[in-house]
Amino acid sequence: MNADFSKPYDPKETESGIYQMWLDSGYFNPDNLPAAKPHTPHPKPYVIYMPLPNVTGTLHMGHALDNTGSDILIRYYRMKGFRTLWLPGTDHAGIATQYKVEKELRKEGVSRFELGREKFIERVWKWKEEYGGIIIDQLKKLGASADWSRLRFTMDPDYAKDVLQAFVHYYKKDLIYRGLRTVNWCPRCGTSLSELELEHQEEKGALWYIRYPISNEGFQISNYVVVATTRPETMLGDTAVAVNPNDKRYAKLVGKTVRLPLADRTIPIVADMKIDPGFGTGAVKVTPAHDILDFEIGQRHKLPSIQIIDERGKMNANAGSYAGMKTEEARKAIVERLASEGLLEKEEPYVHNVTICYRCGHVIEPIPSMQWFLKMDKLAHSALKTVRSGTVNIQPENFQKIYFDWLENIRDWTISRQLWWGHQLPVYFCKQAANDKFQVPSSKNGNNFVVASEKPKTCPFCGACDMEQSPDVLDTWFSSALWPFAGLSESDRKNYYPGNFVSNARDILNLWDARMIFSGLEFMGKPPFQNVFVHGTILTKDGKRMSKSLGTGIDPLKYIDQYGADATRFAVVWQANGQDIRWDEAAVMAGRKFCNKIWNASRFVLEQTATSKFEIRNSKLAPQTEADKEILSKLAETKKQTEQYIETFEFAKALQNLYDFFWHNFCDTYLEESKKQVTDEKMRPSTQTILRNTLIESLKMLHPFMPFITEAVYQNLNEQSDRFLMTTEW
RNA sequence: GCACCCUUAGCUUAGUGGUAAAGCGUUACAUUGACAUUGUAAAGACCGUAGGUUCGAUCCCUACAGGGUGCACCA
Repeated sequence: MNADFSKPYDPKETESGIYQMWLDSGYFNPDNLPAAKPHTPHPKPYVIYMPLPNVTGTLHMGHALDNTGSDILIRYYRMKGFRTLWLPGTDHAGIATQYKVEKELRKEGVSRFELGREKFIERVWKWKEEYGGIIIDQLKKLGASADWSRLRFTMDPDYAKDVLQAFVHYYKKDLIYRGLRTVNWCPRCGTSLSELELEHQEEKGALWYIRYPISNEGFQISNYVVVATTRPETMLGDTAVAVNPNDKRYAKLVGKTVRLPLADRTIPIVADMKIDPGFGTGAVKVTPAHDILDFEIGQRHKLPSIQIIDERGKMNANAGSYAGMKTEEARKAIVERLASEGLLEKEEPYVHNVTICYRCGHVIEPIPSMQWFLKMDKLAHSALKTVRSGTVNIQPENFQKIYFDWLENIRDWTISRQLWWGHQLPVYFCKQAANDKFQVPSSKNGNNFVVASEKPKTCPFCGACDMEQSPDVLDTWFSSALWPFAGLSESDRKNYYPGNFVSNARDILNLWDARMIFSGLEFMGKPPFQNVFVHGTILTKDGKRMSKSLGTGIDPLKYIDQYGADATRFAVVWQANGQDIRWDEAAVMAGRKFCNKIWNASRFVLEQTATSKFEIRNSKLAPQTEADKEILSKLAETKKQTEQYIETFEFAKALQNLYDFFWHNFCDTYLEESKKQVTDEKMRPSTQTILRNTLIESLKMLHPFMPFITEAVYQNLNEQSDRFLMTTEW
């Protein structure tokens, strides 16, 4: 492969050819790397598990940042002689993918229910085959040197087997249970969500003050408790009024009862520490069925739970005359009714946060639902311990606090989802006793289901029926939490687990990193990596979040296409210090200019040291002038600094330092000086040697950051020892 | 509401207990000699505001303002 030095550097002409050459070499696969180089008699592995991109995804700036950082490390350690594995994969991304295919169906005027589960899943697979590889191709364009021969998908048969086994394992250890709980429910997606899948949005609403008559004191106008609420429609499901035990205003009322307006029921007044006496009237209506906090209060006080809203977000039969209404309609009707009965004390405008689904943006409706939970206390404890002890290191350090906060206050993880696309639970129900599947909690002893990684041949309950698998699927994060080992074959686990490093944005620190850590500890006995690196978020130049829907997104592929992958990588790394990055396009231009500088300097060195004038093999580094000495000492210093910066993940510093060395010390100073030196017969050979040596060393150091151009130049230098710069000894 | 982070040249950001760097931009000059995707030089910052510690603070402490993030949601 020969690049044309007579023209300015053209990444388009070069990059795809170079990448193909690397692919053909097979060196992305560590098993193909030369087994024992002289400097590493027993090469150690260096492993990174790629943060799984969603199959629905296309490359965005966040990926570019994650993966450029990982590729720098992988390429660096590969040149250092390590057996480097960068394990790539894609995530089936339950909700995201299902939502996407459903949208496609909607355009055709079909719903997934009309299609049926089996056909729908077929359709998703088809979609995956067609579009699921896009992001992989895009990562290749970026120059990612991952081992594509090991590419995994989280729904691959082997992977799925591990996922189901993990479920069975937890269940046998009594860490998984099934229960009827008030959970966060998205009426549009039709599924439960975990607390980490929620977002909050400010909304202008109202606070209604409602009078609840104290039941045993007759219905006189002064004898009532006033509760404040933003959701009056849920009062039909109230089963108590709660006050703070230290609140003197209500001390005498605790233990008494009130008559619940609009519903012919009497409910108790209970005392609970969670109630803030300073808010509203200090008295709160308690609706265990439709509020997570109220559910917990209900548990503490053994209150019944009355569901009045169904999974589509409509009032159900328990709501009496309001049944069938949407919650907003019911709210309006109920407020009007209360007002007409003189039970509405006042209404004030109020801005509060509503909880929305992180995927579709629909308002979350907490409803009681039969779900599966993973007990978190022990697992969280192990994940805490491994970071506290320094076995796993989270950088920058202040993110440790976020990690600790979450794990210390953790709730059990709702792992079941009412979706079709995903790993179906390895739970099999007896058909005879299956009527209670969604409504009645089953204890482990008196249950009507079996947890097993394969369907039992005969039903252990009735001995006759063909057992029916639970329709629920697992939370996607349950399966991606297993990625560091489920992505590896049995034999690979011996060589390539645990890994060394993971890099991602802060939003998945708990969602994913924490869960990979405790899963690794649970199933492999060791955490999956030593270093978690949380990088900044790339924002627009004026500090706004990048988002497709807002039109503020910036496509890294646009830059790769226009200015080359190296220039794009340069820009990403150049700006990536610990803080969030206000993306400045000028950095890409700077990267492109730097590429050109490398290109032209290389041409110069090549011309100066063409074999007709110069025999490299016979020359030794023999500095003769001050300039010679200075460039060689600066080179040695730069090399040391580069190693240090890369190994501490300070990529921006490493690159800036290299940039400064190459441009100013090498090009501006030494190259200019060398022009004079080569005119002197005595100095020519040593000058040529130093030129060539410094260039090659620079190319090596720059290679992890800008792999394409450095490899292209190296190929033109016709070095003899290694075929590729990529595998040249550092 | 609680916690954490940020605020440095026109823009995007480094950085240090002794008044500050880089990229882009600007200005002047040079140069077709690897590279005009160039070189040399210059201008440009009271380092968010107000206090405090210190011989001395942009860097440490406190408060405030603006921006951001995490957690909790207050019903």
